[in-house]
Amino acid sequence: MTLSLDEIRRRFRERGVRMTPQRAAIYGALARTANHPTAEDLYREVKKIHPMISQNTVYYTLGVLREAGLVREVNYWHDRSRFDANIDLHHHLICLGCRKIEDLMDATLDRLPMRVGGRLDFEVTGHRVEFHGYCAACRRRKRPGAAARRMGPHPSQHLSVQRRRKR
Amino acid sequence: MTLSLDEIRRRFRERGVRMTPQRAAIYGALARTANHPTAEDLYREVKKIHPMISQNTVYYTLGVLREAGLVREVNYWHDRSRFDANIDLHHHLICLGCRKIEDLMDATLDRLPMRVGGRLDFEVTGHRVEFHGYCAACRRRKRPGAAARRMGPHPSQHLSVQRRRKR
DNA sequence: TGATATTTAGGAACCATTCCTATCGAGGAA
DNA sequence: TTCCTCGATAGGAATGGTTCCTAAATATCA
Repeated sequence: MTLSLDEIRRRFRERGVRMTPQRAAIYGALARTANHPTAEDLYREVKKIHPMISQNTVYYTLGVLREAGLVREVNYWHDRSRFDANIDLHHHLICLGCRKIEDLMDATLDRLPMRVGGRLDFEVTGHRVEFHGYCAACRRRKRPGAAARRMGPHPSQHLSVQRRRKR
Repeated sequence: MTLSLDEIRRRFRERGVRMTPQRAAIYGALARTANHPTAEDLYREVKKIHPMISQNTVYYTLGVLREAGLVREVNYWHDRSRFDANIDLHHHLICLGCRKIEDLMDATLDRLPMRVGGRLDFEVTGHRVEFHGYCAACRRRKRPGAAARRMGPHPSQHLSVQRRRKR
């Protein structure tokens, strides 16, 4: 979903976040994609508009937005952090083939804490559900065996063209 | 649960894992604790018996045991990996106060994939459920302000990454 | 027992993220 | 509008868990 600059300004002000061109670009890029980009993905995307921006600024900004509740950070295993401008309660389907992260809305999953929390001497304030498996595209494709666990390079979507482990 | 050397040898053989004193010590130490130790925790523990062991060996061994299915690796946000000799299907309660990870056995949670997998064009091969909140000890104690604040206003929606402790 | 493939230990490398700091600029005050 | 001030930015260095490389040691099997 593409946000207007005014909408971004409004949300920032609402949460007491100072507005800068870099921040608007970072948050705008994040809100524009359905993927769950990494900090580096966002860095590369924003660099098209702000060639001098530093990775540091991206990290710092994402931290600020996270603390302000405008952004969710999604950590998946050993992979680097991924970010999400969708702050509504939802869960994730994680493809072991292409490592795509799809959103999953499910009211039943949202209600899990009440059942579990009442049963144990543990006060539940939040929870996270992840399903691992193979997305539609990867199901059609040949099943990658150990590759999934190794987390090798993967064909990525729109925002990201990434290489980890470049040896 | 303390395992005899023979029991360890049996399990290793069963899974085709070569037996060495270092490996037995690592796996034994992991099976002996209900905590979910990091590689470094295990390194320090095993060093008492094998003073010359290297961190590398611990990492390598944990990798071998993981691939063999004798050990589960539990990645919690950006924290370092934690390991678990309990390979039965179970989930985790993560205390935001003391960072302790408790095991949670729950047949209902185990059955989640069938419902979700049937509903979507996504083949579920595994899943993970984490509950975040406060353990018994931390509930009695004063609610840890700093940690909670670091988590932001809505822990259930955007649990912050806990960075490693300072030097 | 000997052959050989695996494992070990040590050190170097990797790399996402954080830290440090001089300069810049957003936004409130006047 | 103009100034001021404090937070933001950019660049570079540092951090630290993890992985890679390699020679030497050793478990396993014929």
